[in-house]
Amino acid sequence: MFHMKELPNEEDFRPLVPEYSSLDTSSVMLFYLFLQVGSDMLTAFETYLADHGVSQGRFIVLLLLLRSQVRNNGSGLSPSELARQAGVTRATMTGLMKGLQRDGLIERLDHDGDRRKAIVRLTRKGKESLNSIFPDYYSRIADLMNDLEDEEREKLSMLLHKVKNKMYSSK
Amino acid sequence: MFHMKELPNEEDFRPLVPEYSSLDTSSVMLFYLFLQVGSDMLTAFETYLADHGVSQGRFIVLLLLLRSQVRNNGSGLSPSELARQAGVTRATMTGLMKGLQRDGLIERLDHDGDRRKAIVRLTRKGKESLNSIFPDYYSRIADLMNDLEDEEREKLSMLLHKVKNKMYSSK
DNA sequence: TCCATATAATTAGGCGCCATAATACTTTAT
DNA sequence: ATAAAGTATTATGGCGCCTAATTATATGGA
Repeated sequence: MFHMKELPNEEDFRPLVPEYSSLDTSSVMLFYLFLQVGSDMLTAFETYLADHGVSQGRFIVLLLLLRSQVRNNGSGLSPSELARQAGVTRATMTGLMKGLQRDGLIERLDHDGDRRKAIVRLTRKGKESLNSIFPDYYSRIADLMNDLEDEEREKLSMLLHKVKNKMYSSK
Repeated sequence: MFHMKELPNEEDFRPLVPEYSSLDTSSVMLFYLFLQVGSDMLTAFETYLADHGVSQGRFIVLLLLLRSQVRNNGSGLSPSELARQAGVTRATMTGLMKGLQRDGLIERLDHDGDRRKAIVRLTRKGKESLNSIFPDYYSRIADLMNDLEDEEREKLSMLLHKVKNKMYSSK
């Protein structure tokens, strides 16, 4: 998590410019601004989710399960696939699921054809939990973006994709 | 930390739209895209920093100390002030400093006029550590933003500020 | 002058997230 | 039939963050 109450300004970088030829002040300021806004957004929503009894990690698992169930009529996902989609190791996913299962938000079934696998699904309680979160969650997001015109949203989306593509190509 | 390998698309939201009147698909997609790019950026730089032996949290402390020393000629900051600027509790800052001091990157002095306070400063080793990180760090950031024209950077900065302002005003 | 209050720093204890390594089991491919 | 690959779990540990309690110091009135 990135946090820095007051971002550095042009002057803060001035003494460093002669020292570091790779330092491009406008890039760095944009970078920090980006991280700051992203982090603050994340923190705000983490807090909101915590009030509803779920962490970010758990919430993402619930979202992935909901999507899977909406997409292909309730088939569910394996822990392995969940781990892949959530970008964590399987061991980490085991831990997340333990908590979700303890709280009754998900259920685990045996996979029919492959006995190595499990199938994870939202329980009724899990769906209800999402149902209780969503209205306000969506409304907060809508509020957040409310000041952006349609074309500004498209522009922002385009710029974000540009940075995203750069990231994946250069690593 | 937010992670979701494949972001939801328009279709994933379609079944939810009738159910949630507050759901504005374009807002939510933008929101997720934002968080995804921000998180991936953060993760990439966290990994880079870890290779240099510092965590994000520690790096920020080092940055804050450097800035303070450049700004007012080496006076240093109190742990309390560092905590405020870094947006963590004092207890958390104590922990961060314990590690930084163990590794010899910072030093703690007694405050002259107020014996409750300490003064934290970068050591030579701490400065050297930043020196070893910066060239490549700055160059990565410059690379990342390299595909953006000057006016695109300004536009992005403006849009980020718009979201940022919205965040602070509505909470 | 002394007390209440505020501030500074730390410690103790805990939670969440995440990782690696080791283990056990099942499936698959040759 | 056996080796290789995949699935899931446990054990262990690190990091960052929190709250609550403790200790020390400073300060502003009554």
